[in-house]
Amino acid sequence: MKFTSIKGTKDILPGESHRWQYVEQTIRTVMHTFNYREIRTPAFEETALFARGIGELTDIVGKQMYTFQDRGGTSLTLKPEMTASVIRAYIQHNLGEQQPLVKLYYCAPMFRQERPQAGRLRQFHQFGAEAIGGQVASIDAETIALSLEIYRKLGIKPITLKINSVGCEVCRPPYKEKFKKYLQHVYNKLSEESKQRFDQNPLRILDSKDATDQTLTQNAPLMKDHLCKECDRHFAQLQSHLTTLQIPFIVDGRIVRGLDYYTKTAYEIISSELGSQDALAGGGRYDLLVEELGGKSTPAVGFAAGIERLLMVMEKQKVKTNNELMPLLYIASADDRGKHWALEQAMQLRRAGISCEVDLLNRSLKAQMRDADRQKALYVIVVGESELAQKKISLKEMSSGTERSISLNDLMTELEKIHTGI
RNA sequence: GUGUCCAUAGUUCAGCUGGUUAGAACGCCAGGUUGUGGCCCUGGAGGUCGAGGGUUCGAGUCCCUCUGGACACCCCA
Repeated sequence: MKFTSIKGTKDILPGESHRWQYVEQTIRTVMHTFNYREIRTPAFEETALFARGIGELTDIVGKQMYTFQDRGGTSLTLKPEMTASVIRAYIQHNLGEQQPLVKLYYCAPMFRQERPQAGRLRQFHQFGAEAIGGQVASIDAETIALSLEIYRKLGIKPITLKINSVGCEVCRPPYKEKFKKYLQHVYNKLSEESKQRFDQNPLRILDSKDATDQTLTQNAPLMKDHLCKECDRHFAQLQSHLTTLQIPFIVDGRIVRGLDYYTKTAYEIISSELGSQDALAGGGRYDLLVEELGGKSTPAVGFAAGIERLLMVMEKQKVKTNNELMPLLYIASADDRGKHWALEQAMQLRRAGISCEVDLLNRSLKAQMRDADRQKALYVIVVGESELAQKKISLKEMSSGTERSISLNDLMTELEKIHTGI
């Protein structure tokens, strides 16, 4: 094969694209009911935007982004996440000047340059929401409710919400020291990976998959128990809001975010149906990012969720989605006159919003019938000299095989009647 | 970046320790029914066995390299 889709990318073929449409439509509907408005940003940005937003020294920026130089020598990067782009647009267009709280959502492809694995492709799709301009915990609760509502509406069931607070620039640094001190005396027993983490991102040791690491950190101090007054109050309020909204949650002090700009709320939505990549959605508060990217200090909170993983769960749970739209009518033709008529009639029907198909391969009637069956057309008519002469056709319902004779002139109104009945 | 497994018709797969012309099912095309789908019957098309190199009288089968895929690690947006 000469050309194939490149590593880690996938074609979404007709057999499954309707599922995507269904999911996207549901996302848009729910986002609208929460009064989030869509934002679309370019597929790529200046590399520096993500480097600044995510952190220059992280692995993500160092080796996991799709980065390239354009002809002018500028370093560009295909967006690995939306938050940085959304905030960039928020600052660039002064959206905060128009209203104090800006609620935005998106649903778009993202890119990462990594070895693909289950639920993690190089081009993947995420939806998400960002609420920029408020520090009140009810906004955090709203974004959580929003993401859960989308899953509820889609009908996927056993999912777990885990929440945590990662503190702020006041309480996190001293906690971090305390945590490192705690681990210092067991340093040698840590896994090789965790020894690495100890210097780079020690808190990550908390969600290590290594069994020994897990035992070693069993009684380690957790951020949620060392929050400053403000963060502690915020976290308590969040929990109270979730309870009010009757949203079950688990406080999990081991949830860690990889990026420094996160503050206070951090949460994950997990599905046990997935493999090693089991997070359906993740989010949290990032009160420092807007300022970090050059705007004025503005609190914000949001989440991002993977669509591929969502579809995997729906597939596993055999969740019912919409059916693919099929043609209402297949016009089979018995001879040349019939073919001419079919082409012309199809055009009129299509203008009237009725989906129909005609024989475009000059095939035998039997082949046309087989095709109508395969295309899952609801109705079939066969047109030839005699029908046109008598101005009568028989309208055949494919599912039952029953036919009824109608006047040619009534075809359009008859089909419209059926069409509105579906 | 690391590790494990995998690669044969359109699809899912079979092909025993190397041995003639590489098979099946489903799908596709046509006919049985000269104007009616599904079920059935008959026939047909479709493969440089992922690519390149090596061992051998002989390689789909053994060895090496590469490419691609799956899963996991690292990382996690």
